[in-house]
Amino acid sequence: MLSDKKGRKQIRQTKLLEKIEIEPFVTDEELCDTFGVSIQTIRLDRLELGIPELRERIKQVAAKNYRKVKTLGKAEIVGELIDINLNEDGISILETTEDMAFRKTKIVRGHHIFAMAESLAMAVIDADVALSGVANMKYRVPVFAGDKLVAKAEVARIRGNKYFVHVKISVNQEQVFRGKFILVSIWEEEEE
Amino acid sequence: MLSDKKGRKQIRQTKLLEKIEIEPFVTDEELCDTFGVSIQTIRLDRLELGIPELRERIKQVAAKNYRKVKTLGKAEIVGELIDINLNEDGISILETTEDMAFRKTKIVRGHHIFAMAESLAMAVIDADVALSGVANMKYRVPVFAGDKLVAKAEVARIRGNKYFVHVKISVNQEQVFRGKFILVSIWEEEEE
DNA sequence: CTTAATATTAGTATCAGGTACTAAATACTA
DNA sequence: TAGTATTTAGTACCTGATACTAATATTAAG
Repeated sequence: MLSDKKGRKQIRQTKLLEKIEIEPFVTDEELCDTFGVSIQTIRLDRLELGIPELRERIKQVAAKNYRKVKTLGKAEIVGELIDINLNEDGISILETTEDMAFRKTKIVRGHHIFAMAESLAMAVIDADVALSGVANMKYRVPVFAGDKLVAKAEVARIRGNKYFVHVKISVNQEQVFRGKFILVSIWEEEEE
Repeated sequence: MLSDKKGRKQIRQTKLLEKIEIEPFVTDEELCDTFGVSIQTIRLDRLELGIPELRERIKQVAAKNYRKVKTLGKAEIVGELIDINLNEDGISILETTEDMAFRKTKIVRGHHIFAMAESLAMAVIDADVALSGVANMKYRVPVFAGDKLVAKAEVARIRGNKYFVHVKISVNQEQVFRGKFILVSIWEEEEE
């Protein structure tokens, strides 16, 4: 039959997939050493399995993370700002994805929700630089990967360079988070 | 003199640096088009400027972010666990870096601190999967890039599958954060 | 204007890490 | 033992380079 004794080809290819999965920066030459076969065999295997060549793999890793880092770098705002009235209120949305969540439970890690709230709070403040001084907050129910979060921020009070901002996040009208952020704008001696 | 009229070589090389900085995935061939010179000139320029070849650049981007993503992927625990007594208490440390902070102020973004606290709280619980149900917390003073954070977690109470964990984070004995985490272990019907 | 220095272009050989293809040797299996 | 599957071998070719040599432009100075 086909894989009655699960020929070593099958075994090798399975291992090959794993190997390249966890260590994508490996040449065919190195692979043919570790598997004790000729380089042609490795190449046939890659061909059959549809695994691209080393350089292509490197490129993919680079490209993927180049994007990721870019969006992470400008993660001055987490989520998408859809409405804002400076010093008054603002709304942002965030489509949660699998990689924000625990693999097993698909529950979104809390700090993503926190980051969304924090950054929206900062965005509504009409000051170039603000910092979260004190926050007092509640998590309600867990958020699952794929949930679309809607955050609403309201500036409750402004006292000197202190801003009191309330943020509520909900999924389908159901509140999953609320918090009060106290932000401090800092333009004390830092001229510019 | 040397750069009296700032020869076009200088200009080209300056632009070349910028170009490759913002768009590292570009071949010499494309470059010689955009600059209207021969490919050899581009290569001489790269040689003089110490810019590595395309593949090397791709590799660097890939490698850098591969590390980053890996540590981000297994960010099930943020910081380094240095002591733990399951269901009792635990200590972790985290060396903050520039890329956790706002560029201008060097103030560490709140969600990193939150993530550290959250993950330590989870780590001290002797259950495979826990989730933050409700948290009530205070930020004290800002944390600056380079500060070494020490987080201490204590399990205050266990009631059924609910765990009440207090986490305090400090820099040089000075408390910068405290929070109470309510974690829920979920082994309802998910066997294994 | 001529000459020397500088900048640019051309061309060749070589490399890594492959693809694509053909052909031969080995192993397995019915 | 024939027939098929698997593995090796070998060649030509590809891209995006390096390393090197040599020729040609361009520019500046005497």
